[in-house]
Amino acid sequence: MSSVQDGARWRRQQIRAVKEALRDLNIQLSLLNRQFGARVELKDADWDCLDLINRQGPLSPSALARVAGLHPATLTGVLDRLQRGGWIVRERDPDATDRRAVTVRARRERNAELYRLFSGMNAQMDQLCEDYTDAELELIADFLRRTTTAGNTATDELSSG
Amino acid sequence: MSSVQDGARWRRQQIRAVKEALRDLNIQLSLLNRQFGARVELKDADWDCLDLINRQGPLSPSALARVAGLHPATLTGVLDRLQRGGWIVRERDPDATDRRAVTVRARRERNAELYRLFSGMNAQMDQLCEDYTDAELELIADFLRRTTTAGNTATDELSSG
DNA sequence: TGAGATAGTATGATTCCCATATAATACGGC
DNA sequence: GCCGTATTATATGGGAATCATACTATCTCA
Repeated sequence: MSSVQDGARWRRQQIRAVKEALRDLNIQLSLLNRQFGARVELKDADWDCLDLINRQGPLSPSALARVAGLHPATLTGVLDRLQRGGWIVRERDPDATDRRAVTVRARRERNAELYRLFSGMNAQMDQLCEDYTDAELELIADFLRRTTTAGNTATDELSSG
Repeated sequence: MSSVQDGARWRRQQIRAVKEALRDLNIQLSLLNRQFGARVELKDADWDCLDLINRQGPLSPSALARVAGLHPATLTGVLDRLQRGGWIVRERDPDATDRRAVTVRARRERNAELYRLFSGMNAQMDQLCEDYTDAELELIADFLRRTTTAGNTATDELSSG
């Protein structure tokens, strides 16, 4: 009886530990992002947008503004800077269904410069992963993906609610 | 022989999957942070600093500037805004060894407002954690903590190197 | 005691953010 | 097909943020 309660208590602590660790990781990755951005003369929001463009593929400024949580006019400035720095191109597809539409595309040939920034963190993650079995890595990757989904939902709730 | 190679290949893919998931999570949490900040009228950097003050305990402006990667003068502006908003207090310890020193302390009585913002994400994480055993949760928390340490090291390397 | 380092903040030029306005295009009802 | 409205991307201007520099007060150490 007491052991059952102890078990429940232990479990709550475990869940709490996971959430705290996640929050600490969140802060640390934010700081790491800022250092990344500083290395290529990009503001926080600029860096976020470049990352989104790189990973979510070519997309329109309005869609990017929505997902990044930025004012459309602010995003124009962000894109101006990214384009001036040669990180992206704005394309106007001639045979697009909507002739107002602009497509923002990352210049892949410059991605090597970005990956170089990641190399330190990358090497450390490789080493860290060595300590886990295949099954454990799969478990971790799945947890991370599900957490991302949860974060996405929470973000939407906050931005719309 | 071939199966050994396949196993190694599979493993590389697993590691890659973990890193990609982590990167996606990084972006998503950045966006979530921006929404949090927007809800309490705080800029990205302001929110980061408030979070650091809350979690790393009372600390000096210079230490905060270092860890947050901000210019000292910029941090003065950040602290001004946080203080004006009533989120922190600047204290001048009378019997401190260094009389120049200022201590920045979070006003804990306002933390409830912050936790309310987290409630959505918090509830989702609770639910997500239900799918894991105690041992799995421990594994995950440990992985997250070690990743935070790795991020910390990578941040230091970038900011000093 | 004095030279130099350090903590925190003020100052001013530059840059950024964002509410609003504008131009071009799309869409829905009639 | 035509007109009112919505939407996309960007320009404009006023207010705010950023950061190099300077400044004051204090500490350290010789």
